[in-house]
Amino acid sequence: MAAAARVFSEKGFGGASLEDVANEVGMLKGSLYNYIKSKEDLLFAVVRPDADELLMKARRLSGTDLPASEKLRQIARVHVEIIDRKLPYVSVYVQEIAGRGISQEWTDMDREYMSLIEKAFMEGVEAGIFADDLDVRVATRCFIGSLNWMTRWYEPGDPVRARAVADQLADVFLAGALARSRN
Amino acid sequence: MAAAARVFSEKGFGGASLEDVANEVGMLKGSLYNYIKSKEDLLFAVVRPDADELLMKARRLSGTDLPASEKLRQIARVHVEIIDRKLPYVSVYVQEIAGRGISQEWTDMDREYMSLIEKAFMEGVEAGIFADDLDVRVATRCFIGSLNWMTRWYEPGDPVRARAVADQLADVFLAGALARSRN
Amino acid sequence: MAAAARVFSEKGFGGASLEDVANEVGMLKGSLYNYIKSKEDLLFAVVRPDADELLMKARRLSGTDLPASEKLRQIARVHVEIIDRKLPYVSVYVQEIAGRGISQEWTDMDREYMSLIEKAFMEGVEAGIFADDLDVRVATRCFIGSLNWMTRWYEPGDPVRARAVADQLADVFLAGALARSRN
Amino acid sequence: MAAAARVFSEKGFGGASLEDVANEVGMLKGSLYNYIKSKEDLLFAVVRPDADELLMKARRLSGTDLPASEKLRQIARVHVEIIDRKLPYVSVYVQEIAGRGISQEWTDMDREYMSLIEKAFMEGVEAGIFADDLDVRVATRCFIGSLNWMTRWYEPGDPVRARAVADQLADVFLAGALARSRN
DNA sequence: AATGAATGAGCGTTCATTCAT
DNA sequence: GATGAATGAACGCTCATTCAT
Repeated sequence: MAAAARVFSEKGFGGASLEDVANEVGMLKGSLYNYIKSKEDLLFAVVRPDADELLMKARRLSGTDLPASEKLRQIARVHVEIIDRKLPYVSVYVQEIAGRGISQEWTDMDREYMSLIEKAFMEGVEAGIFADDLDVRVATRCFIGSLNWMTRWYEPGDPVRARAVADQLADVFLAGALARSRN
Repeated sequence: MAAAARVFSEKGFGGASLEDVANEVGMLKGSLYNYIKSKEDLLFAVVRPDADELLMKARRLSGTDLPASEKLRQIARVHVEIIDRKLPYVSVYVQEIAGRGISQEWTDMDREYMSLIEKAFMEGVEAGIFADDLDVRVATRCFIGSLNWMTRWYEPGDPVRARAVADQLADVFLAGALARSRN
Repeated sequence: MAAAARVFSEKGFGGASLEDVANEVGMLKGSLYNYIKSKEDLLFAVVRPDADELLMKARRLSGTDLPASEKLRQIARVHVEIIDRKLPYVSVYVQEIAGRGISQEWTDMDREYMSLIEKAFMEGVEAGIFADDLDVRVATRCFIGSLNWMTRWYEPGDPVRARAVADQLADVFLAGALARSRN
Repeated sequence: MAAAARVFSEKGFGGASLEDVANEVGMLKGSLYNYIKSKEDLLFAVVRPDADELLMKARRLSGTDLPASEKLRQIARVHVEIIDRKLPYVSVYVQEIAGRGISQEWTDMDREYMSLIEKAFMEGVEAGIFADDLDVRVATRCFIGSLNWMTRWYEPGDPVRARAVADQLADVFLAGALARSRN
């Protein structure tokens, strides 16, 4: 599983051969079929647990009565924390599955995750703590894009930094770059 | 070229065969070799002009003495405008080249574009118009991630909307979601 | 085509590899795909023309107003003549397709051929020239079985002998082994 | 054994995997090797007992002083009876072994069975009860072909019908289809 | 006697690439 | 400039067989 995640994230799902995966674990490609039913199967098996975990945590946060800004911050933390811990897995998800209409099931997961974030943005607007001319759809997609893009630059293995990055990301989306006139 | 962009963006570079491309343009795959030297060649040819254009426009804007916030807004506009006009090409770039270390040349382009944006953020901080605790590296990468992620959700063909989306994106990154206390 | 017929008839369709076929014609197995779409495709292409020919000739004979015994004799001649001329092709048909429910189309062909022969037997019974206690279904199937079994013992390449064998086969089915009391 | 017969007769020897066989009997393919030495071994084991039985019974009948026509009738009965009782086994024999030169041993069995029948035909001719222009070789092969072809159409499990079919088959080969002028 | 895991060879198929015409 | 045919390597997958447990 970990080998597959590594190989898929390096070469892409299409570009990686099962022989590559098998070599990583020191067996022949045919032997993999004692564990998987097909290459696609392996892809889904690699990617599903963390996708499930993230969605579940986001659901839980969404159900909370935290203020919108706090919800978004926490979601960012959770998301980055998974990236930090399981980067190859998440990379594979982002590159091979997210936003591609692979199957109804995956499309539904994608959409639900997005709509949880969108709801947080909307709650913020409705509560008056977010600007009322905020374009919620665009903000949501940029928020997610920023998180997913981390798979292309974040260097994992440092939970403290993960937390810091998540907070900075949240700061940008909440307060923006401009200096606040505090008076 | 356009055919290749379409095919590569739909099926991915690895997943598309030269026969697919040839079919799109009504010839046999062998005949493509009258125009290209290799499949990889074709990939670069598809992607280069718009990458060049975007980089050049960003360079020009960066050299301006516009305020940092305006530079970022304009870069966003230019970037989104190209996405709107050439989505398949940009998609291929984002999925197959950006942030993968394909070659020194492409890595350099990537890096330069990123550093132009990072410079704008830094100028803003130095000029005091951006918050002085802004994490410039993170902000830059999120900015770019948000733009690149648009290739996964933006529906092209509407320059007016492209402009609007770019502005909303810039608004988020500049002012954030929180309502400003205007006084 | 001829190479495939030879190889399939020697090793069986399942036991033969496309590499075997390719070797017979001096190319690599991949090159076969310039001519066929799949291995199954090749099987059908090998087998169809003669199957069609035999069915058409049988239809024509069936439509005639020859006496039943003559119809059967002529069908036997036509059938054996094709075996003599195209043994490998017919062998493949008999071993891989006949009576196996490969597809509706082939099942229909099989059934039609059989029913043409059955009809001849029935005509003979109705006309009173065949014994009225003849079991038409069994006779038909034995007739066809005898012809198809020839693919396992007949040595082709001698049209004169083919004709003789067909006549002897017809004699057996018409007059049987017993000596007629000629009076 | 029965499982193997079923599987081989359904999918063919080449098309069936040992895993198919193992599944039928509720174990894993590896475990089969506690009972067999190889896949081919299994094939022979499946097929041998009934082949032996049929040959032995045919030998015994051949040694009798029954008239030729009665010998043939009895052989047909025995043959069809085995088909009725053990269709999958016989199917495998007919499709995978009969008339293919698998090994000397099997070829010998085939040949002996055929020559027993041929001898009966010859006896009939010599005794003057069969037509003296009967082509014994062809008649023999058609007789066997008719019997073997039954594996493709006969529906087993009804000994009474088996007996009837055998008799009808014998009637065809002895008396033919033509109505006898009884006088 | 059975399991689960591994092997190694082979197969059907795809595809980038070449090249004579 | 295009075609059609060929190549050679790779790939996903299957399977008979082996073997330690």
